[in-house]
Amino acid sequence: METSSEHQAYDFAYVQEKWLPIWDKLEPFKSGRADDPRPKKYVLDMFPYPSGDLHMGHAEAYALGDVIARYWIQKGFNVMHPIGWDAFGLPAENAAIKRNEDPRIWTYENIATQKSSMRRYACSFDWDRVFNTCDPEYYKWNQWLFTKLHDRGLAYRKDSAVNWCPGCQTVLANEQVVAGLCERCDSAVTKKKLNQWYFKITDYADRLLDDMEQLEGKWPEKVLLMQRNWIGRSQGANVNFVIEGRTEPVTIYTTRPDTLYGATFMVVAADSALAAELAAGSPIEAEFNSYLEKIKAASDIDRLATDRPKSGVDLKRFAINPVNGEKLPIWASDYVLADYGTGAIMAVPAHDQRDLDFARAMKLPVRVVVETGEEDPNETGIATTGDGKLINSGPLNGLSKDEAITAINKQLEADGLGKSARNYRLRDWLVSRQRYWGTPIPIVHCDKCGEVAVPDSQLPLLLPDAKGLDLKPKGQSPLAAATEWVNTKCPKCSGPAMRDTDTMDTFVDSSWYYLRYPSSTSATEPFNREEIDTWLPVDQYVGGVTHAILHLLYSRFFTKVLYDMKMLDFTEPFTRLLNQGMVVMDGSAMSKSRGNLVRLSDELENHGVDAIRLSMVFSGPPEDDVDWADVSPSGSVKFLSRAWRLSGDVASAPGVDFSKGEISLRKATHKALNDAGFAVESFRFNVAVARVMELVNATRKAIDSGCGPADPAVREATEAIAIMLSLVAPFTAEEMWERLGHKPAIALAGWPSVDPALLIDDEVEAVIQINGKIKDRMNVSPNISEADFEAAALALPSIVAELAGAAPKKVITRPPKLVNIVL
RNA sequence: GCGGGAGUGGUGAAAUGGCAGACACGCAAGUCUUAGGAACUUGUGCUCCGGCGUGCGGGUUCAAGUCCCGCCUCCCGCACCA
Repeated sequence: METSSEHQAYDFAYVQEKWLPIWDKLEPFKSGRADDPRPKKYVLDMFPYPSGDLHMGHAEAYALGDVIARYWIQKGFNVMHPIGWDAFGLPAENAAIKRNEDPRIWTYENIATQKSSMRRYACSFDWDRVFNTCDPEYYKWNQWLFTKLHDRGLAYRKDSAVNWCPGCQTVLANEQVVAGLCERCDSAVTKKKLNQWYFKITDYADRLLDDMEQLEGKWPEKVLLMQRNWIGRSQGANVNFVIEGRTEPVTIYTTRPDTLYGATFMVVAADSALAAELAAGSPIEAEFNSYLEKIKAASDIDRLATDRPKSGVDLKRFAINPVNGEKLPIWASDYVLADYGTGAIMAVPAHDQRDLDFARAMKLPVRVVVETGEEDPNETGIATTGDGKLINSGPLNGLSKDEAITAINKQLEADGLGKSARNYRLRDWLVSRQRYWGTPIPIVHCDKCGEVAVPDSQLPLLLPDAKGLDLKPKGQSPLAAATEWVNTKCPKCSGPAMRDTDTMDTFVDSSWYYLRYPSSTSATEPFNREEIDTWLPVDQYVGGVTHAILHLLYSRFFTKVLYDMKMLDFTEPFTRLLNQGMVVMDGSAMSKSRGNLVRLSDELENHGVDAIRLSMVFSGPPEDDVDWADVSPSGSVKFLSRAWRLSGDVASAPGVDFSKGEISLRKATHKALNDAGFAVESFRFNVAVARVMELVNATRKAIDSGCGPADPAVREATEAIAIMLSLVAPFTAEEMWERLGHKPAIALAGWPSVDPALLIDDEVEAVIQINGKIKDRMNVSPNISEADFEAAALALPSIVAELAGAAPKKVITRPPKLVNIVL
């Protein structure tokens, strides 16, 4: 057999083939051995969807996650770094339809492909913990959790106008509608009235907001902000308006109860039940109906168009303003949303731009009630929303906005006409889907007993065989055609009953998967409490920002529900979060149609695993996109081979006493270890790599033209390089480690401890400034006193000459780095 | 429209308020080579060689890429949320 020393040049393909089987045997990344004394850490990468082989995006994400996991392993932690597959979902189903086969085949084939690619990519995964969400052993617990949510009233059905994707022929959650388009297929989303399953995430709105305090500084600020905006809490008041000819008053929601006296009309959402009721039997009913038809036909995209003219129908009905008895005309319009607040508003055109636009379009009166010092909205067409003094407002006159809000809320409450209220932008999570490849909803519909949850003993409720079912999207779940499966007995009364035919949104699967890894094979519970208590919450989560709302919000929700069920004792699942950027090509996302697709397998073939990983990590900060057109994988190969060559040049024996080594290289080594460690901990991986490169350069110089290859400092430096490189380039590092006379696996070698004495320089170059401009430099001791430092600076000939006898006004000294002489 | 982020060499990027451009890519010259898409060395912001330089204009400070105010441009999120 050929040994590595016979290789004169760095041969990445040979090295890759050599080490993989050895690592398989050593299993350096097995976590959770009973006798493991190391402190624990849970590092988690978002699990992949098995849509074909791994691509460049995976290569980046998993390279970054691996740096973190391997760093903490080197730092002496027992790191659990698991992986699995998010395997239910539409792509598999669409592929199955195209190929006319069971989605299971496509899915499990792709999982096998990705698995073998991941092994080759040498991530530090613990392979004993793998599971796929489409395994019955997993989705059994989806169903179990669904029934628990159902018991608690957190899973419920309701009729509602839902987001409908005409392409996928299924409903979508609010979070899956991106700018009016389906997140999956980009079809324009329309509305459809349907009876669907929801999770009551709105019950948790306040906690989802308030608990973010725990995440401050640990999650990207951007993600926290997006979640805050998505939940969109607003503080205001509900006010009751009596409607002429209607017994029940109508409640409206407003954030500006202080402007109540400025209301000049009322608007109800055109697609609300109230609007239909108010229009019924009146002369304008036909006009109203045709208006309703028109807005129903409009897709979300049309609604998104900015400065779209306001439209509406005068219902010829009147509401009475509770504070002054004024008669306000009631209009129906689509600029008021049926499912926010109460679906009805009081319009205060002077102080709300939308109301003003509507008032001007419909020639309705505008009355200023807050004097803001700005121009009259009647003239300018610009509503004044700022603070000011209340006018035309009876008892509120003279108050400021905040004072008026307090006063009017108090008054309304005392009179029984209203009270302060909160509203949220967040809607309940629509979880049912009319598609095949997902978790069947474990509910049986019985004429006698109603909705009955499938009992635990009957779980998992297996997805019926795809054979014989037409999976083509048609607006109804394909499961409905599996008559033998659908027709069942009621678990309660044993009478004839029908199964629910919808499947769950796949985001249900990913909302709790991180809890499953510590006990991934348990057949008796979704997760083991003892294991959860040891490993959770996740110390470090790594994944794309695309999940800023969807997956991360849902996971936080699930965690809180499980906390309330006393199954967990923490309320936030992910302690720290890192969002990596995307891999793009020539400035835009890679796609086949664009013709800028870079195949990961080609890149790995041409440059090797380590060079691709290194290129991903070194290209810039992890949050930024990597433009593959800008990176140089061949540059990475070159660097790795330079590092590799050092290991062949070291002429001292393993175990040599480093303390006898040449001091300046020793200092460079310890500084590199210190700085690279700090950089990794602050997610500046590119900087960490730069520090290693510097050390490689310094070591090369030491060998060629310095202390020579036999000096212990050269071995110390090269070993440090190998260990630091092991985070990014595991194959090269392992090969170096062997050539240095050590046994595998370098992944467990341990981060060398940094000697603080070696971090102090003998001499530092200080800059001398006059009025902030650099005039000279001098070498000083790092612990020079302020007085000596100033004296030395003022004694420099160039400074003496420059000053020409003038007395400095002030001298700022920052020993040992800088003196600034102010004249 | 609202909210947020970012603008630094030819390129990717560094820089606890304290030497702007670390580390690379690219490019150029050289050494060694039969050869080089190898290795090594050197150079590489601009410059009229005094300086000038971090999108533009102001400000705070002994000192600003960094902090504050106002613009411009680009990117992201939300989008009639009353």
